[in-house]
Amino acid sequence: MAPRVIYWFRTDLRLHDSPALNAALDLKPEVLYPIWCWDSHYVYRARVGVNRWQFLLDCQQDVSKSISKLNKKSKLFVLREPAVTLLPKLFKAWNISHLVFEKDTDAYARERDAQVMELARKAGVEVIVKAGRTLWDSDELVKANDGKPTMSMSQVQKAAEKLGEPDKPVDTPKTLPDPGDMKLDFDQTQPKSAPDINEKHRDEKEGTYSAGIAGPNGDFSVPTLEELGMKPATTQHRGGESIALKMLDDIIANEEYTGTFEKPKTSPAAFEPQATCLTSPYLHFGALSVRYFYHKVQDVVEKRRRAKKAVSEVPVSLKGQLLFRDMYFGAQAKLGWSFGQTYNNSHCRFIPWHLPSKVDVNKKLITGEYEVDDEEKDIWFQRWAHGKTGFPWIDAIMRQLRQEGWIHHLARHSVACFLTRGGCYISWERGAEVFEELLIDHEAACNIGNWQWLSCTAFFSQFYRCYSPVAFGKKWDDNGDFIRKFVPELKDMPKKYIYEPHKAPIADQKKAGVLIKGDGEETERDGVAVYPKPMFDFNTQREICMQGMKSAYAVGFYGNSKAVMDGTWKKAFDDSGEGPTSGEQGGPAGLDSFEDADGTEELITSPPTAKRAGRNEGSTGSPKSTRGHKREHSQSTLEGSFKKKAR
DNA sequence: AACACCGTTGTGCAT
DNA sequence: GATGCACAACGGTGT
Repeated sequence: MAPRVIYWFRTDLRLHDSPALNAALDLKPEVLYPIWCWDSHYVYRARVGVNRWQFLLDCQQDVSKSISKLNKKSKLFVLREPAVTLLPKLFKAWNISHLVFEKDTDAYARERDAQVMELARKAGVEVIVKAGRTLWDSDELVKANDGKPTMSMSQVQKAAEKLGEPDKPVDTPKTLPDPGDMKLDFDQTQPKSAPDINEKHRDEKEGTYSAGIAGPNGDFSVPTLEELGMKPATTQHRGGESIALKMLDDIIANEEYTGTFEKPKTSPAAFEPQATCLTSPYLHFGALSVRYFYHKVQDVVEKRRRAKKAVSEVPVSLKGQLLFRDMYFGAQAKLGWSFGQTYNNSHCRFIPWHLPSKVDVNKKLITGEYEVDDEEKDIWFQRWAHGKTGFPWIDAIMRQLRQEGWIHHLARHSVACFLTRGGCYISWERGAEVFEELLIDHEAACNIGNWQWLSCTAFFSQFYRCYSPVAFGKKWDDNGDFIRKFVPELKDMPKKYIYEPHKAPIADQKKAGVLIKGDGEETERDGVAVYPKPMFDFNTQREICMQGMKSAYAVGFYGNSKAVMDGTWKKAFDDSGEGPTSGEQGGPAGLDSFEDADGTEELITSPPTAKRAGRNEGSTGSPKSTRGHKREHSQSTLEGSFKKKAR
């Protein structure tokens, strides 16, 4: 019998350089079904804001069109049911012989795919999996690194040396087989919708499952944001393989840019156009092949080398950027779920951050909620997340993130340092969650890795190198054009005060049409714009954080240290120091025994779920002020702690 | 074993 | 404006 193949698209929404798709075609199938299984984890459990949804739908639409160009009977058939329940029914209904997909090493995807592979085995369906999401198969990279997670660039380079150059791109298919008939002689299994972590993004009820497996028109079309019950996207960035390939052509055509790219020399304040090439969201959804990108870049670099022209080198070069991506994938591939949290993470330093994750000690996983050890810190967190800290550079970045879904890498550094070790002393896990929700290029491995990097809990440790929310921005954008764009209430503030508007005399404030007062709740008074005062004195907080980091490093716990695992870590920290260091409950080893509210099991076991303990659920609302707060679980004040430490 | 050197992307001041 | 240094000092790697 000629093979009857399901090609399962996931984060590989492209036709070019797809080893997995080509492997499916190499089977010379009688029929090939290009399908997408509508995943409830992505709809309800992962943090996905409107902008990344839009980007995904763009990518799906585009690849569907490209498939139809090769065979007008075919397209991307979107089936509205999760893979684990749907695929076994399809195997039968469509008389499938082979299932083919691209390898995914994300912790969640590994569990899902293991279940799918077991179900395929039981159904007598052969499974073919090909790596194509990274330069090297992440498991092979780990193996070449003595079986250890790749935690530094030098380790990646050494391991890569053993593996040789990444595979050359494979050809784009010129034809595609017909799909078979789309018989659905079975019922849809509707996934559990609660808890719905993305509820705050919805105007209407989520409705992608309610119209049945084939959707409202019965044609397996790509869903819309309206069907998801979501407001329109606010980003101008659009997804799809077609755009990605054109972008890459433009990058490569500029040989000097490609050959001499140095990341630290690109400006985080540049917009329209931004200073870096913005290929990351396309890499995330697989609309752009990373290996194709790599070899295109290397061709240019080699050509320039032969011509004795200047070229940049790893790690600052474009190749270096792609190597970092593989590094984070390698770390995640080895560490699994624990990579995404402090608790039980063998390679993440333990710091007694504020707003630590709650932990289910039985599953050894964070629950998705966090402990509010100090009400003031939760307010700081909300103000940070909504761009109302009173530090214009930080607020401009956070507003660009919320509006456009993409910010420059150094901008990410600046706000991440500010939230964690260089300002608020709040857990990197809180920041990672906000980025997960808002970034169109959110890649779990890279996001988690970079948050650990910036918080000096893994990959990087020089915590005394601290970004200033004033000086760092000024270095790139003395006039504050970036602030004027994204914090428009400050657009007429004199250059002298644009990074520190609270220092502007009232007369200058009035002239600029903005009053600097309050805590971010008030945005206007008597027709005049209001911008908040800084939520703390930066130099004071910086010093508190430095001392906190120094003592936490001296204690030397990691996420899997016994004292962290059993909650006794508090004994090792001074109650007068920074962070939640007293009380019986709370903290990353808060020993929160977590159970599903209704006691039912998820289809996929134990992804960190969607509940959150924070007071401010709204993504667009303004943070609420709580005056006269008190520290709930700690006995000392910030000021007291600072004074004591400073002696 | 002890030590030097390096690490994608700090700040603030002096020269 | 460019460059160099102190700041106070991290872990990994290599000699």
